[in-house]
Amino acid sequence: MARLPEYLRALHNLAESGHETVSSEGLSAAAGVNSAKLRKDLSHLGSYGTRGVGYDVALLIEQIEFVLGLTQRRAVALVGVGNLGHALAGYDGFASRGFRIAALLDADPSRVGEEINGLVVRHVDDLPTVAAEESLAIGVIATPAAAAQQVADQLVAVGVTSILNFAPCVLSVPEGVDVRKVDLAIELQILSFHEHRKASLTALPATGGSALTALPGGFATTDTQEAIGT
Amino acid sequence: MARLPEYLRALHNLAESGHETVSSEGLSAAAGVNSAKLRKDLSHLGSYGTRGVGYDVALLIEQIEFVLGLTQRRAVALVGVGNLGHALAGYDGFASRGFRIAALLDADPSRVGEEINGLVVRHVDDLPTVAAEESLAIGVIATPAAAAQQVADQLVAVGVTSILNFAPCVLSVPEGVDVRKVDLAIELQILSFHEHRKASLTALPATGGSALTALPGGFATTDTQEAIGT
DNA sequence: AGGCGCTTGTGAAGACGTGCACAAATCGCG
DNA sequence: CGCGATTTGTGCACGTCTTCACAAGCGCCT
Ligand SMILES: NC(=O)c1ccc[n+]([C@@H]2O[C@H](COP(=O)([O-])OP(=O)(O)OC[C@H]3O[C@@H](n4cnc5c(N)ncnc54)[C@H](O)[C@@H]3O)[C@@H](O)[C@H]2O)c1
Ligand SMILES: NC(=O)c1ccc[n+]([C@@H]2O[C@H](COP(=O)([O-])OP(=O)(O)OC[C@H]3O[C@@H](n4cnc5c(N)ncnc54)[C@H](O)[C@@H]3O)[C@@H](O)[C@H]2O)c1
Repeated sequence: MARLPEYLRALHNLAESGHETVSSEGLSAAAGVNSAKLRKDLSHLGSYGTRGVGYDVALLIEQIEFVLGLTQRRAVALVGVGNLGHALAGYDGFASRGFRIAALLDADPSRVGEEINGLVVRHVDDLPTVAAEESLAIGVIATPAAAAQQVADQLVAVGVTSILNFAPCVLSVPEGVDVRKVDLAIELQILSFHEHRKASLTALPATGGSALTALPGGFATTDTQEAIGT
Repeated sequence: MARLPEYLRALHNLAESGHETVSSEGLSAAAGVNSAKLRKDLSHLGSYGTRGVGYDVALLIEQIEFVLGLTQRRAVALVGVGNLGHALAGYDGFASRGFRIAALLDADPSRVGEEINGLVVRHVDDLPTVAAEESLAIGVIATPAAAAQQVADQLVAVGVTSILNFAPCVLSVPEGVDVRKVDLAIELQILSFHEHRKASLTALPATGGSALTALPGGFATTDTQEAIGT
């Protein structure tokens, strides 16, 4: 499930604050999900809690990390060291969550040789050499959309089977290669949609509402996080 | 639906390349989804295509932009001008997709006053003043996780009802406020999970496989993009 | 004008995810 | 040792999303 990483983060927080066991209720609150859902997820992965007590935090962390394949630290290749690439290269949140940036690559000759966070930017054509040095598990694409497909092909060619794509475009890859996309503009547009919906709901009941303004309204967006708290 | 922005991007690409009409088949390929799903989505929003021909690209763009509430350019406040915040502030992809970064805010006095992309960084405590100057629609949080909740509260206090959160933590907000989260580490962990699954699938059939290695495998991750093309 | 090919819109079936509610299990305490 | 409090694991029902398949509609060509 896609919620496992969320649980993992919550568990790490709990472990740091000294908890040894957690109830499904407590953990679900920390992760922002329904407690029944969490129990089903956890049971689904075969993990055992003890009834009347809860889950052993350390054991559960170990279990989830195993299922996520985080027992080995995976090597990440970052292609496109521009605006966004710089921020990613300097981010310490990857190292602390089981990943290691193994290489920075760019096509711009003026960027090659630059050192960021102790890593030297290499030319993207050196990718085969880099891949030979160590086994790359994941490729991150932070190039303009126009170059993304070509970079993806290069990554696949050297044996990368998982790609995280920041460029706003659809990549076509052979079967067996997984692609996940992060598009900030899409996130903003979804929020914009909610704004628009909220505005219509408060405005319409007063006015009659034109035919055009009468949008269905009953739309479902894959909610990342719904309203919680008071 | 959360797919509308994806359609919109594909439509803009098609419009630039001179197409006047698109079939559901063509558009679905460009957006990377099933054609039946696309037709249902489009019909769901009341938009009319003409049978035997397809959809009018310009009209459809207009329709979707209306539903998403992009007819008005929305003002975005970016809080936390650090590593990631810099990249976001310098990104031109927001402006071209209907958004306008209206303010850059940070708590660090040494950052206040800095100019990025023609915008001056202001102190986060000036938020009420900024909100008074122009109506903020969306707040983006790019601060460390420890500060995120406090910033969210400040944003809500000045009337922001949509928040995009980059900090790896769960925000608690009053009802009526929408929160979307982007967590890169989670994306990487999901890819890691797929790597692990793929590795198990190719290794297991040969060896007997220990009890621990026998993970269910039939997991479902909310697929951003599945394998397409040959 | 009529037929033919193409494309949309949608009904229905199936898969899937979600949440309730409760039985089974475990611990602590008298 | 037994009982109650507590918490897990799960059967079940419900709503949603997905996909197939096909009828209805439109334009074009003859
Ligand atoms: N900056 C942001 O905040 C932001 C936000 C969302 C999405 N994005 C997307 O991320 C991508 C990168 O954005 P950016 O702002 O960093 O752009 P950028 O122009 O600053 O950086 C792009 C980098 O990619 C390199 N590059 C170009 N072609 C290449 C190739 N074939 N192989 C290797 N490297 C190549 C360039 O030399 C450059 O260094 C874009 O697709 C953008 O739409 C950026
Ligand atoms: N850099 C990345 O690539 C990246 C990737 C994924 C997630 N993130 C997350 O994004 C967030 C920011 O990352 P970063 O690398 O830019 O960190 P950073 O430390 O470089 O920047 C954080 C900024 O927030 C400011 N800040 C701190 N407290 C504040 C407050 N109360 N109000 C306003 N501003 C405040 C700081 O002054 C600083 O400028 C973090 O939560 C991080 O986990 C970053």
